[in-house]
Parts: sequence; C-alpha cells; structure tokens
Amino acid sequence: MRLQQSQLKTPSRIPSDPLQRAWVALGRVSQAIQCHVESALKDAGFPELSWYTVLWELERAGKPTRPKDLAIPLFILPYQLSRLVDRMQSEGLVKRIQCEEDKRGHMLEPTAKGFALRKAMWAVYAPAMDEAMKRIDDKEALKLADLLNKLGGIEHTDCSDKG
Amino acid sequence: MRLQQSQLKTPSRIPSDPLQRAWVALGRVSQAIQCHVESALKDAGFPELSWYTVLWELERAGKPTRPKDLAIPLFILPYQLSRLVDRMQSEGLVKRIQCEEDKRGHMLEPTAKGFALRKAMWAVYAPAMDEAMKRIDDKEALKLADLLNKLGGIEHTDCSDKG
DNA sequence: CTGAGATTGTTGCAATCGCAACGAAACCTC
DNA sequence: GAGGTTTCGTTGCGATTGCAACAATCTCAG
Repeated sequence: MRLQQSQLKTPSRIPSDPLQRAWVALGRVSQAIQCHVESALKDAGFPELSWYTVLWELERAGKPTRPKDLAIPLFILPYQLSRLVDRMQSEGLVKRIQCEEDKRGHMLEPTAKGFALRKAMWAVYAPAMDEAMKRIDDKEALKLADLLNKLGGIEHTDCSDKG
Repeated sequence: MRLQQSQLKTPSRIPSDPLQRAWVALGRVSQAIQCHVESALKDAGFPELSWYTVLWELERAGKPTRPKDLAIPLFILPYQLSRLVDRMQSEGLVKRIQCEEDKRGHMLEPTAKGFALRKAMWAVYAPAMDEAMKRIDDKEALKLADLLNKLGGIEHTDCSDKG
C-alpha cells in the first residue's frame, strides 16, 4: 500500500522541477475532474462515486464477495468499507450473507435495487466522465494512462474498467 | 469551478475506452501518491498537506492575504478554509489581521511558527514527493504535466510551484 | 489438542466534513 | 440615501471520517 521510503543511498532528494510540475498538476486536475463527476451525481440525486464503485466491483465479480477481496482493489481501508456497506445495506442496495467457510466474515452481494441503482448512476456517470475528459483525444488519453500507470508502478495491461 | 454539462448536440456520450483507462488511472494513481505523502507527513508528526499548502501560499504571496484570494488557487470552499484557519490559528501558525478596506473580512498572515513549520514540513514533503514520483523521469514528468494541464484546461505556463 | 499469534471485520469516540442558513459589510440602482 | 442584491466569511448541525481498541475466528507449531 504505502511506497517505500528512500534509503541511505538517497539523502533527502528534492524533486526536480518537472516532477514538481507533474505533482501539482496531478493534484489539481484529479481533484477538479473528480469533483465534476461527483457534482453531476449529486445533482442527479445519486449517492457518491464510492457507492457506484462498490456496486460495480460486486457486479463485476459476478458472485458473492468478501469485504477483504473488495478492499484491496478499491484501495480502501477495512473500516471504511465496513461503514460504507452499513449505509448501503440500510438503503437496501447490498446484502451481507453468512459465510460458511469463515465464520468471522460474510459475503457481499448487490440486491436488485443495487443493480438498478448502479445502472441508473452510469447514465449520469458516463456523460459526466466524458465531459470532464473531453479536452484530450483518445491518443492523448492512452499516453496519459500509460504515464500514470508507470508512475503508479502498474504495468500496461488490457483489463478494462468499462461499465 | 464546475465544468459545463453537455448540450443538446451531445446526447449522453459514453467515454471511449482510452478515456476510461485514463480516468481509472488518474483516480488510482493520484490517490496512491497523495496517500504516500500524507503518510510520510503524519509519520513525522506533522499536520496534513493542506496546512502546508496554506502556509506556502501565504508565504508565496509575501503579504497579508484575504481568504477569498487563497480559496480560489487552493481550489477549496470558503467554509473549509474558514475552519482550516481556525485550527491553524489555534496552533499559533497564522494570524487573522483586521482588514481596513473591507470590514467584512480580514487578512491572513503566517506567524514565525508558521514559517518554521512550513520549512520543517518541506524537509519531509520533498523527499516523499520525490520517492512517490521516482518511477518516471523528467522528460516523462513534463509530458505528464502537459497532458494533465490540457485535460484540466490549463495552458502551459512557466509558473512553478517549487518550495 | 492447546495456546500464541494472525486475520477479518466492527465499533466508540473525537475530529472533521458538507450543507444550508446566517450576519455583516459592500455595492449598486434609482 | 434607501432598499435590494451580492460578496465575504462564519456557524449549527447532522453525517462521515480516522484511529485505536475490540471480539471473534482461523492458523499452526509443538
């Protein structure tokens, strides 16, 4: 989760100007874009993006899934997920199913209402994402994704996240 | 602040696969990197990055500054800044100075303690940023910054944000 | 089998957040 | 200069968050 701190060999390096530029741009732009999509969802009366992501991840798994198996890909802490599921469950969007193999935990499964909500949210989410990203073309988007994935230490793969 | 919603001509476009890839990468990577730096600061016993940013912006201005003039570049809501300043003031890091020209507001100014803290934080912040971004080289960083700024609708300028 | 230790998930509490409402001063129009 | 509107900044309140502590179960060496 957390990247490693520099070792003896690298005594407190100051980031180069290009790195600082990239850092600043990354912070500002990701915030702006994220905010744009969140606002679109909220304006449409939908819950926040994390709800969508949980529903989508469950749907994508195609079978009841343990919280711990969700937490890692979602890059979210266990207690955060626990409470997120609390709220979603109280809205009738997911179910907690007794888990036989491991009685500590349980399986998560979206309800019909959960499926429906995810689909409805996508109808707002997709255009909002498209609108937020329209300033770059497909070629630039691929280049951007590659650079970001390299930055994040993720090799170029073909797993797509489309809904 | 909020980007414009699509018009009649563009009926609910679905983002292309490259755009979706870029979107996903942007979310994941910016979160990971941000998290890495925040952890480094916390582990060193320092407050969160937003405190640094406020102090830095004030220092960069070089003169007492109105909250509203800070809120825009910081991309933060007025009430968020108001409470952030409350906390920072109660730690003796900034002062609110009576503003003569406009009696609704006030000026913000870092204290000596504020200056010192920002400098101390940079000693942790800089290496953490460098560590988090070391997977890309300067050339890639510039390309990344350009793409991000284009995505965010910011033209390439020479204003640097280095501390 | 047994007890130490790791894993899974939840919860009490205090801190922080978003929202909407607010007070006060500035601005603007007639 | 009176009255309506806008801007600046704050605040009450309920929802959400992070942290550390926790219970329950699983794992596994001896």
